[in-house]
Amino acid sequence: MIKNSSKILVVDDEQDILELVRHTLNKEGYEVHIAINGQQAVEKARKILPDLILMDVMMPVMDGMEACRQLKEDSETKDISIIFLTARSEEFAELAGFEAGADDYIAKPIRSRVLLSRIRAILRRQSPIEESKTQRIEFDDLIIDRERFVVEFKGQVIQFPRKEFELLAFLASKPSRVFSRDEILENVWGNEVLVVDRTIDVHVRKIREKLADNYIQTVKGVGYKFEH
Amino acid sequence: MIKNSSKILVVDDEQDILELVRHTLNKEGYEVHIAINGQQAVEKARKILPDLILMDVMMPVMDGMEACRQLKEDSETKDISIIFLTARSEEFAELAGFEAGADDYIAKPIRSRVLLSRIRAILRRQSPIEESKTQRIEFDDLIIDRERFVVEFKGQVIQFPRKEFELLAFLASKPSRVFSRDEILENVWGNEVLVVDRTIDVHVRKIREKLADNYIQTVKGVGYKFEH
DNA sequence: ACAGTACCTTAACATTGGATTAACACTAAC
DNA sequence: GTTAGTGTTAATCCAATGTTAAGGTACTGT
Repeated sequence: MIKNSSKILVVDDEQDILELVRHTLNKEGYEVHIAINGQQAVEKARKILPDLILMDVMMPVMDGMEACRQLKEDSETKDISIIFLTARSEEFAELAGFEAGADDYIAKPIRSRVLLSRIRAILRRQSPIEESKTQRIEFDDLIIDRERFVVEFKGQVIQFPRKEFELLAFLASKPSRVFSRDEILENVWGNEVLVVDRTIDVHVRKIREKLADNYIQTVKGVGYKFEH
Repeated sequence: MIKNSSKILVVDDEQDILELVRHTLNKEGYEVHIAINGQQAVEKARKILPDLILMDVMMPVMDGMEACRQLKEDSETKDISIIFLTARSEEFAELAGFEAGADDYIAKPIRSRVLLSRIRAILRRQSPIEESKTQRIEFDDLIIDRERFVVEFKGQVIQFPRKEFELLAFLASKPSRVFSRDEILENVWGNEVLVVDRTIDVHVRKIREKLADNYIQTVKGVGYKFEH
């Protein structure tokens, strides 16, 4: 399982539900934040800017519907997807919820399967990440093909392990530009980096081996760059 | 937001539903037109020639079923896809709806995610790009025959269970292209995915068994791909 | 309705290969 | 010669995948 690291804000006044949902989501690798009423939800949402909000409709202080409206009015938070948690009977809430701008609802009692499936669907829809990355980077003797996840070097198709592939693709995305090891870690490994930067050197070594020492150059004391 | 610009005609006699659907579709960039009964629906459909019609079954003046029949009789409008909106209990309506020529139906209460996903599916199906759902995919030693629902491997006809068949057909529809488990789930299992992604691995195992380990390759940490 | 069967899904355990680290070698600059 | 930075190798670890088997569900035919 690839680290999710999506931030989810869970809002409910019942401790039991909060714990159940928090546990379920944590196990899947999501970063979970909680709030116990609508007012707190709006505040936290503004601060942490979650990717998704799971919110009970019925709550003290400020109910979910009102919180939803406020979030949809604020340009900072208006694009955050909101899923309502509703008791079965509150069909009215479903309709009103959509008018308030909710993206989906889940009927209680909550079953973790359904919960996760809906969450995945929503997050998948809102992050077409892979499409923004170029599918194909081409040079004279080198083609980096994201779609097929292979590298062609002098006409030879070579399978690359994931990290090596992503490292090469990252460097090649800006030829001649030097990247420090920190930049590389942040972009290829992600934010929650737990690796020593010398790891990069080992990967570079393996890439060079596959590409006959072409393309990746060392800039001593600074980092690495891709030259063609 | 990407402009869809597909024209959709929404037909319902309840103001609430009309507003809900209109709002949801507008947000996605569709061009929405409305009608409040079957008769109006037929008139508007002839005038604006929408790409898709969403229509309630139960309506005054002319119900959805009858409107559907009339539209299917007119050569100008007969190719327009129609999705019925039905109350949960009206299972009869579902059946009769298909006979009248509907392409799909959505049970009320309507959830925006389901609504959008069905709409996308229908529109995708009618755009010529999706002609890739070929009836027959052929390689040297492998033929995947959608019509007969069998696979020929080295001249041998092999019966495939549905899921295995669809998984193989999906991967083979874009040879060499790597698909993540999420992509596979979304395309082979459908949008309301309720299965663990490891299920895919088991099916892959069985396909490999039938095809002597050819064709399906693992790309560790990424997904699977079909190679011939 | 019933049994029988094939299929789908899941969980558990086995296996593998990529990722990571540490240790040592090398090089250039001072 | 010393030092800082990088190259290289090999051992280890672990997450991802392979594999099997069991349970449940949906068909099928009677």
